[in-house]
Formats: sequence, C-alpha cells, structure tokens
Amino acid sequence: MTVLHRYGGIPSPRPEGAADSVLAVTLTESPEERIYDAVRRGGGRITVPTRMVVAVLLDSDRHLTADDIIAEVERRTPGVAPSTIYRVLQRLDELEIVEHVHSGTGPTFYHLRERGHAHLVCNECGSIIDLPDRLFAGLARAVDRAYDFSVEPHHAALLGRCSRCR
Amino acid sequence: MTVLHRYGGIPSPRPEGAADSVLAVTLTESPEERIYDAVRRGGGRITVPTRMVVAVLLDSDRHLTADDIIAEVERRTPGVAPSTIYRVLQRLDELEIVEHVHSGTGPTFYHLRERGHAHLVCNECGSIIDLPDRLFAGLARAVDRAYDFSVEPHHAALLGRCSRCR
DNA sequence: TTCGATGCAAATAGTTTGCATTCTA
DNA sequence: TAGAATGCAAACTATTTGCATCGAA
Repeated sequence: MTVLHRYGGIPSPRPEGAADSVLAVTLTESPEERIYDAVRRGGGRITVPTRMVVAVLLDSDRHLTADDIIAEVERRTPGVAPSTIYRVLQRLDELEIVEHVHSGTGPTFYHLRERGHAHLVCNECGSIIDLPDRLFAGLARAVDRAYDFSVEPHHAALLGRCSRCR
Repeated sequence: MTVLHRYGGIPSPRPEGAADSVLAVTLTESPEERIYDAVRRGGGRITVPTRMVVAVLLDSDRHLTADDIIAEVERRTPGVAPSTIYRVLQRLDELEIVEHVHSGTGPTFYHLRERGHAHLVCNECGSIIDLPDRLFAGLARAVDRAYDFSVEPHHAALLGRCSRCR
C-alpha cells in the first residue's frame, strides 16, 4: 500500500457560513488568527511549531498523517521535533480545533475540525473517500435509541474495498 | 482505560444452522475438527499452537486481544512464543476462520468469523457493545450505491460514548 | 518572570521479521 | 523427508514521556 503525494492538495474555500462553538467568529480575522485566539483562550501560547502545524493544516485539503505534517513542517521550518508535532496536534485536538481519524491498519490522520466528515478507507489500496455525514444519520440514530450510545462518525473510518479493488 | 477479565466468558451455543463457505459442514465433526480440516485444506498443518489458539477462541465469547490469547495459551500450554500466536491468527484470518476488529486507539481484537458482528467501542471506558449487522444495512447499501465501495461492517468498530460515559 | 512549550533521547505498545531448528503430513 | 511452523531475538511503526532548557505573555 503506497500512497503518493501525502501532502498537498488545493486549498478549500473557507466555509464562511459555518459558525462553531470553538473558534470565535470575527469576520475581520484570518482563519489562523481565529485558531490562535482559541489556543490562547485555552491557556496555550502561540509558538513556531504551533504556527507551522496550523498553517500546514489550513493549506491542505488532504488527510494528513502525523508523518505528512512532520515532513511538511520540516520542509518549511527545519528543526521542529516530531514529538513536538504530536504534542501540538494533541493540544489542538483537545481544544477541538483538530480532529483525528483512525483508519484501521494505517496511521491516524488529522484535519481541521471545521472540515470534519466521515471516511471510507480501502483495505487494499489505502485510498480515502470522504463521506457526507448525512449517510451516517440513520445508523447513529438507531444506535442512540437502541444502546444509548452516541456514535462519533468522524472518529473511525469505515473499512472495506473501493471500486477499483473490490 | 483498564479492562478486567479480558479472557473468559460463557461459551456461546454453537450456531448449528449457519452453514458457511469456509468450514465444511459435517454434522458428526466437532467445531475444532471442522477448523482443522479447513486449515489442512489450505495447505496448513495442525500444531500445538494452532490447536491452542483455536481452543481459546472456541471457549470464549469475548472480544479477545492478541495479548488475551497469548496469556490464555500460556496458561494452558506454557512456552508458545507470542510471535507464533500472531502468525497463527494471521493464517486463520487469511483462511477466513478468524476475523480481526480495529478498535481505534486500543489493540485489535479477534474472534471466530462465524460469530462475527459489528461493534461499538467507547472512547472513554473501552467497553465493547455487539451490534446486529442489520443496523449497518442501510449505510452499507447507500455507500455501495453512491461510491461503489463495499463496506466491511465487522472490520472496524464504531467509536463514540457509551451510556455510562456520555 | 512565570509556567507553558520545546528538543532530544529513551521508552512504550503492538506487531512483524529473519533465521536456525523442529515437527507435521 | 520436504517444507510448513516454531522459538527466539531483533526490528519496526507509530506514538508517548522525562527532563533540562527555552521563550511567549
């Protein structure tokens, strides 16, 4: 299973409408400033590694693994320790700025929470398909009713076989 | 997250009706003999470690991690190497006798394929809830139609929060 | 000037692999 | 008796942690 070009992708248009609970909506603020404010509100400080991780996440549409992010940060600003990137991601995750997705055998991947969605991961080729949350609604409701269990559809990918591999 | 009594549980009644493609159905054969035959048909040999892993899986209703199985095999027949257990599980998985389930952060767990089903795993306490496949049917069909992707509902647990932890 | 964040190195969890040896069919 | 399977140790992947130091607010 080899996936090329892990980092990259066309930057997505900023979802201007979608206000959320974590990031304060001040229309004159850039996306990074809104994230910085959220970090500061959470008692955190804005350092070079934090800035870089946020920039990489904002600049990419892809599903980035920790390794992807480590590599791209290294490219832009050499010298940041991998453990620091993990710590930054963890902090951003706790602050609900970032979301991580378990993908079965492969490594966990990350993206901004405001771009969150469910995923399909192919067991054969590792390709990732984005899934509209709407498709999860029925299952989530049924599970809630039957087991009083609240499913987090973004948190683990559904595994299976994509059209090319099935 | 601590889960006690990982190994154990009341043996489930053998699902007598459910014929399947892998294990030949000869009514006079015991469950283990049916599995041994399937292994031999696949070019494999029946050794002590294989026997022990099969016995442990047949004797338990639980969701056993590799570690659970390693510990229980060690209890019954000291001296089997962990790597051997992993290899046996891998072989049984390829032969479609065993199924493994990814559970997010926690370790993968295993059970006999004939007892397969979908799972919910609580992110907080790690508890596992068995899910009837029927609840997955709608989502699987929608994903098949929309993306030509065949979901394997047993292969990755749905993550979320159980009633006690939510 | 405080205390959150960092770099580095080592530790960890879970699993896989190489290789000489053993044992099933 | 061929070649599948094993035990052991080492390797490996992804991630976490301890600790002395640094730097943002």
